[in-house]
Amino acid sequence: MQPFAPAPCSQCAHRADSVCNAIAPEDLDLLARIAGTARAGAGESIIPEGAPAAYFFNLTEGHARLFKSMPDGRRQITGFAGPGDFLGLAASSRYAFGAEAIDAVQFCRFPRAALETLCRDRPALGERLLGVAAHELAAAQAQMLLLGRKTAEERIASFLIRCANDGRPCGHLAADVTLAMSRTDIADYLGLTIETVSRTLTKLRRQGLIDLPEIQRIVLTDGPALMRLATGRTERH
Amino acid sequence: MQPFAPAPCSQCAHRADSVCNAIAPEDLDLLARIAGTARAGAGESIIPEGAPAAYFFNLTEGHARLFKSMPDGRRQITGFAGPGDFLGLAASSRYAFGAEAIDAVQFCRFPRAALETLCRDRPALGERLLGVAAHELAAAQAQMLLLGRKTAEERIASFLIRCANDGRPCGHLAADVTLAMSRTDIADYLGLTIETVSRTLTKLRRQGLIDLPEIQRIVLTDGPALMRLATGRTERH
DNA sequence: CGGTCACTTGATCGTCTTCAATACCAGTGG
DNA sequence: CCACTGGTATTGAAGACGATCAAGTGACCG
Repeated sequence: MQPFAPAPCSQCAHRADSVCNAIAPEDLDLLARIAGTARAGAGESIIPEGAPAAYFFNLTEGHARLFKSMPDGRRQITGFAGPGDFLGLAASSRYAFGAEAIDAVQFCRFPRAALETLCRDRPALGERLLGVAAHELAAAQAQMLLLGRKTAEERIASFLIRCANDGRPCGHLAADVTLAMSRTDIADYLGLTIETVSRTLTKLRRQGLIDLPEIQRIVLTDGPALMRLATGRTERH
Repeated sequence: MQPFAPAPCSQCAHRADSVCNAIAPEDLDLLARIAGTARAGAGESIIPEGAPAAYFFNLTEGHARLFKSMPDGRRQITGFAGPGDFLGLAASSRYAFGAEAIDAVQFCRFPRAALETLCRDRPALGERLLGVAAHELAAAQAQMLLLGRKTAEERIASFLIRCANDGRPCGHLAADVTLAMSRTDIADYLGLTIETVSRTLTKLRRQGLIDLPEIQRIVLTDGPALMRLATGRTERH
């Protein structure tokens, strides 16, 4: 991970997508004054699991995985982050999770105390953060339903729908999905093994619901059927 | 569910435990002005799943389960709430979950818009809500690890530890736990069936880790061993 | 080419589920 | 007092889904 440099908030391409849009353009220097930017290469750690929670982070380029792990190596990925995503809410004195770069990432960080102070001056920022937290909580609950009650097929379908719906209004699916993460990451996100992920993908391909032209690309040939699978509106076995 | 009555915030016994403690005593009438209280009997719905999210809630007596469900009846309990717990954060325009009373409950509710306005005037309240959200997010991530990666035995152990640690400083376990919820609720919380919950409890009893003197009461005879199981520090099978 | 790495496919195994029977308890009425 | 009922929990036997173990494929790269 490279050392932190001053953040050029006023030139940030992802300001519109991120929590920073709660700050008026003329106040951006307040933000830039407390922010720093850095980069990390694929596989590098951004937040070590259980580290003292001194900063919030904002991803500006690339993708990251958030995870919790167990002493014997079992790992659960709790979410993925892309450009514009805010990290670090799920923390008290220490981060309840870890974060690693999936590909080359760029991000900025804010000292927690400084950002909390800024929230007092700019209430819109606090409201924005609460909105982000509410959104993440709802996503976490959906993921709990997936992990606790859905079959492998339903998990994969849910995952694909989620990817295809990313950054679009609800229900408007992309025709195809380019995955940033490996099969191992998908497995650890869905509570499965890589073998089951692989097998289930080929099963869906044989059923004509998807196509796998390249290893990182998935074409949704039958979005509605996938959606039915994902929500459990299909008879099981 | 009984109709809503005015809230006597200044006499509330659970104010100290709840988000309402962010409001100074002399400003409590601001809170009382927007709040209403109601009761619900065991099994009754407090928040219908997917209903328009017009209110926040605060439980003052009894216990509730929060859940998400699927069209064929599969259900995942995402959490339990007790006196002092705040409900309704995981919502945008509609609640992402439902809430039902486990036993007789009493609660108050606040119109979202009014509470958001109050947050502007009293920044401490907004900070408190963000803190609650952060705490719930961390709990949700821990639950994802449980649901995605832990064995039945580890799930039950984690659950018992969680119950015994409820409302205490981390690591200080109660010697015994009185469960408010049924085996079905436990199963739906842990992503198991009632049969597996029952079998695993008797297994832990035979191993000498717990005792089951009454159906709703569990004595932790070997807390440290349970803790090792819960965190995965025990060799599997 | 030989090597590695990620993914896929196959065969077998085990954990948890499913289906079914039984136990237990509180409430009701004979 | 005891039989009957309904709900909840426990226990048993059989089965299925996904995990594990193992081999094979293909891409990339030195």
